[in-house]
Amino acid sequence: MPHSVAQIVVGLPVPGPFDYFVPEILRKDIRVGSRVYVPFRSSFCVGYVIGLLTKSKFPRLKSVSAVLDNIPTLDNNFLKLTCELAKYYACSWGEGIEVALPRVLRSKKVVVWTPPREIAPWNNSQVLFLQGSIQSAASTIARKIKAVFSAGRGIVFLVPEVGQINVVKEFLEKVCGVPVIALGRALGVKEELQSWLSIKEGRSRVIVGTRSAVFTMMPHLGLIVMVDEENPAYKQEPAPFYHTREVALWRQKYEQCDIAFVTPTPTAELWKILKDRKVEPEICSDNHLGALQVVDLANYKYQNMLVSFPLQNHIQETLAKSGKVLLFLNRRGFSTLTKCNQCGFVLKCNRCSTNLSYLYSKKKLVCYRCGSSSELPKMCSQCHGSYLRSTGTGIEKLESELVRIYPQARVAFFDSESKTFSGDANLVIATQAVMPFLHRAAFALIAVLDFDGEINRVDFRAGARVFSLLVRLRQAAGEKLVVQTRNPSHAAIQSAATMNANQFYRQELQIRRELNLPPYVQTIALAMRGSKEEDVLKQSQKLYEQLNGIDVKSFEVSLPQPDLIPKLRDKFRFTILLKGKAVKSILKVIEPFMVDFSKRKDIILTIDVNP
DNA sequence: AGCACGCCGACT
DNA sequence: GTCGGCGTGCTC
Repeated sequence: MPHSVAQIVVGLPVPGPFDYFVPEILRKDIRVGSRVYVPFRSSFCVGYVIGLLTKSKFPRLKSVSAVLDNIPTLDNNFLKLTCELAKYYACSWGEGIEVALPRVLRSKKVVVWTPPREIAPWNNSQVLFLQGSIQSAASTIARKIKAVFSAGRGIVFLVPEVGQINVVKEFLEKVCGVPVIALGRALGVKEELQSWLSIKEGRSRVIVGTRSAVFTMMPHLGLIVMVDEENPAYKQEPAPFYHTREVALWRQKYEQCDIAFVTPTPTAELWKILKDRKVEPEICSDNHLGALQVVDLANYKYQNMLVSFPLQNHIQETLAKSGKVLLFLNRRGFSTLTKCNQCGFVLKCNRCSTNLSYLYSKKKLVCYRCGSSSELPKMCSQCHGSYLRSTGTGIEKLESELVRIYPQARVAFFDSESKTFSGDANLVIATQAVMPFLHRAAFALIAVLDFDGEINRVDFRAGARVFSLLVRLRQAAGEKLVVQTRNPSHAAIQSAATMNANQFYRQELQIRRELNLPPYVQTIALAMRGSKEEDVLKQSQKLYEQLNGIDVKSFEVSLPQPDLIPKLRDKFRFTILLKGKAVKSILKVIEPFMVDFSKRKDIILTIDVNP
């Protein structure tokens, strides 16, 4: 009597798989890859069949309640991919499946679909690296896409941010001459199911989307395109913390399809992968490149201004020619703090270890970390004076400087809140949020005001990030990119000046190797959070002792460190960093301790692989 | 995760 | 004597 038992995993942090009895009437429908509805503990949930057996070693089996697909929805490659994802990112197989599945299919909704036509096999599995911006690589990508599309294969096109979806969608529709499906926005249940069916049944063969689109169930997948791989948005935020690049490369392996990375400045991690695989970059140079001009602030040390004299002159010239100017400032420069001018008391969020900012547009105090907002108090809670003032550490000073020097200029701001260019502004102050919109902006002059603030971060990826920033700003600048710094000899500036990416990555990888940093080692962050600071610290120290006490171990353990933001949403946070040769071997050794730790319900532990 | 079982403190 | 705290363990 075959197939009377199904091995099933569920989307919960439990190992599984669990054996279930398959009633006679369901046996003709159930397959490996079927979504099912099963009784689990005292209630019911959706499960995924990962194996079929004739008998089980468990004496008392519960029965499968229903099979939710007419044809198994999860194909073999999808199961292999999610299994690998789960092992690598330390979650259960079921959780791995659910992070990869569209929302509708994680529910008990019954899905009926018809399989697409079979087509001739096609075993291309090339890795391509188009080194250039998406604009400069457009014709090369278009050729590649046309070839894959006309061979009857499907295309998955990945972009880092939702804002980029529409322009890419239009591009793909022009190239392929068919409607293209956009994924990544939160769709309604009905719409999401329609899109899924259209792809799964082979009616739509071209899609564009953000990171989760890497899992798109595209039959006969021929090509994955990943644009701007260095964008941190490709790293999934809530657990499991997968990186889209990693998943895309696994997927390419299983589907035997082509993969193309399109970026002028990949991460050092991807650069090394491509070099190890002997992938030759295809250089797609931009026909346009702004001149790079470095202002060494050491020469203007008595000038206590955010805009140096040379930059003032460049701005003056540009405005005189009715050109537009973009001044680039990091988040820190934008942040404001609200304090009492009488006693110096600074208003802080009572849930986080951050200062509150005053948002002029909403006339509210906001915390950028937890998003809470409140009214500005009439008086100071410490001295009861009425001198609460909100001051920008950089932005307000900058604005007043600009208004004074260029009274005729029309100044505007662009940040993650505003996210739009106000029509006739010719002097725009912007954060990183402006990057995806830059190609449309046509600024003659772009200036990085605080380069040193960009590099002086604890993050070891700061150098690579800044190199990427400078290269992209040079490409976006109509005439000139000015960088103000006290480190004019910084490798990122030097390499951006000559546009020598080879040189930059060679140096960067050498530093990473010498300092024992990724990609030469792999890291795992064990992040712990809880309401009582001393408990979290005590438990994290205990975990440190345990991990450090393992006699034969293939990794280093750091002491628990308070996070950059030690308190967030009323939770205190500490992290232990593990560093070793291979993720899998580290996970194998630490697993029993993780299981032990997760029993403490007052402290939440999350495992972030390659943070 | 979510729920049941189980063994020690302050109460009608 | 009980109600209920949350530590521990399981989910086929």
